[in-house]
Amino acid sequence: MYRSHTCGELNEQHIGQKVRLSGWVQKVRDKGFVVWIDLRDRYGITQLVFDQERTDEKLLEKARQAGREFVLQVSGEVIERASKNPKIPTGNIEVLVSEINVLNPSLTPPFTIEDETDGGEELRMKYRYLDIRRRPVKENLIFRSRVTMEVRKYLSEKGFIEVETPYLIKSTPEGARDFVVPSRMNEGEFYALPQSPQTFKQLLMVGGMDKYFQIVKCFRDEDLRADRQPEFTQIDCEMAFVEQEDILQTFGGLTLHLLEAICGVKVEAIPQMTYDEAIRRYGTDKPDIRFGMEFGELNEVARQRDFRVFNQAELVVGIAVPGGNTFSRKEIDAITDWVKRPQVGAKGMVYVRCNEDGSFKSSVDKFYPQEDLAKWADRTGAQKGDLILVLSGEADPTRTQLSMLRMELAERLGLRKPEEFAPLWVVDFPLLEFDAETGRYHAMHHPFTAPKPGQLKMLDSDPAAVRANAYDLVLNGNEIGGGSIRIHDRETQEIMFGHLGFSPEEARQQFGFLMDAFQYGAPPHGGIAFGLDRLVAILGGQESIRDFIAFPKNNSGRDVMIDAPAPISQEQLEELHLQVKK
RNA sequence: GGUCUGGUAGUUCAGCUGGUUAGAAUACCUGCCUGUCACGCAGGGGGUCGCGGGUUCGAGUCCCGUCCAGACCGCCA
Repeated sequence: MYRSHTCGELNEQHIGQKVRLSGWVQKVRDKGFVVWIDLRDRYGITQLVFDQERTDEKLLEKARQAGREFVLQVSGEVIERASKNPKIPTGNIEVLVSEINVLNPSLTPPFTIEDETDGGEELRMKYRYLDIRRRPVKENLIFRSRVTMEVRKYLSEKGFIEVETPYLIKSTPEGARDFVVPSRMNEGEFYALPQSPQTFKQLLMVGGMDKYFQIVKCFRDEDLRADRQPEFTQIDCEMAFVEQEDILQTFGGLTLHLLEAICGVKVEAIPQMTYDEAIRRYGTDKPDIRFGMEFGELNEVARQRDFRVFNQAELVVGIAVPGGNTFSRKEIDAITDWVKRPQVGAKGMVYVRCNEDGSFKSSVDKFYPQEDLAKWADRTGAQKGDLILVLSGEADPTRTQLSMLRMELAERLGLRKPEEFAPLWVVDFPLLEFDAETGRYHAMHHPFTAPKPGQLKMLDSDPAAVRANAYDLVLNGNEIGGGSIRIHDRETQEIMFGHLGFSPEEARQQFGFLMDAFQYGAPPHGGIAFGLDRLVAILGGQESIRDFIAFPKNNSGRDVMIDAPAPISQEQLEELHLQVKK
């Protein structure tokens, strides 16, 4: 028996008991007459004690020689501490050791295994197995497990079946680049790893599975970002015989359940907002509605004077920064510089100070009298003491820029409180999106998304105006899930592919299996997929998704621990009928 | 594919307009210490300044190239 208890559970009630513990050496404190060892495992830390009076000389010497991260097994008696440590749950007791067994020594670890480590990102990734011993990383993985457990519990109770779909599938040119796997048995042919199990879950609906979910890895061979991994996990869901409202109810319910069960936050209901409204009020399709600062459009009240910048702009739009009048001129200049950075891309910024006496002081006083500025304040909802910031230009980019500014200021003002949660359904997304590069429309969600009833004909006349039965679930300004009601008949699917620039042959070759299936009694269906990595990070109130993945990849898609990817042998290449270009 | 930032002790970093023997903290090792828990005190070891080339009497420092890492843009239906 390696242990009778864990290192996190002993307390006053165990005093006098003989116990056996196993764990890692967090710290040896050698005070000469007495030696303490902090022994750590997944559950906590227990202090071991050895001293000249009560401990055998040989045993004391052995304790002195234990180094950081040695794996020890000890037996001894739980005793009350002479001086207690209120900071840890086991702080009232210690174990007077009578037997020590070094199960495995350790090299000195390259960084400290503590809550606040001295190790940099790269080093921690290279020795991720040591990083995982640290409490913050460990807690994150445990947190993730709790979330997936709750998801499985909730969906299972609602009658969902978890079905595994294949990882070796077929490459399709739509969307992201595929990771590709050469087939040894089929010369010159390749599998692709799924970007999502989309078509399979639809086929499960045709197969009558009715309510499906899967917690599943998905793969995309695109360049990475801090919050983007080449392999990531989705909670993939699909239901048959449902309308959009059924899906929103079911998975809104899942979200509310997670918020309560995991975060202890009770949210009554999830509001809905159309895509158009989200863009108009917040400049983005994933607004953070935990705080206000809604957009006020100023076209009618800002384009009647001699200020050419506004007069020539397609859109003049502003936000009121609560309490922003306290910003110094220097701070406002810094904000102006911020919006002019290439990442934001605004040309300039106009500000209006709303003074406590009801007067206004703006950077465009030369052009606008007080009564004009009062109208701006009215449109943006600015109160006395606020600061109105105004951007202008082409409508879409200007909204995006102001949205970025809104988020940045909210961050600076501490309005994005991590313990607060505000979910939101954004609905009625456009079906298609114009791609200026190819001069073509492509599916905003994916090509299997159904247009709003009765709008199929509009694809010919006004494709950009067609709305889809597509929806996103937004949490605190992050898209955590998205889905749609699907097309379930062959004819509509063929029309869609046609509008997306597929020839009938291409459509048949790539998705013939799906359109065939639609001819055999496909039920109406729809679904949603949640990005689990991000969802877990947000529920945990943290920014980085990497900290919630046990073994993440770095910026260049490398696993620096196992050093992958790596070349393969000539023999392997030949078996796969491959040749690597030098 | 592009832009920017960084690479100096095991680790995290400092090192100014080029100038003698490259520092700090922490980690590590040795000794001391009668209740520590970020223990304390004294001492010690530890460096191809990412790599290659150039400028210079002299390069951690300036220039060019290259590799690696990070952030962002493109990309991510």
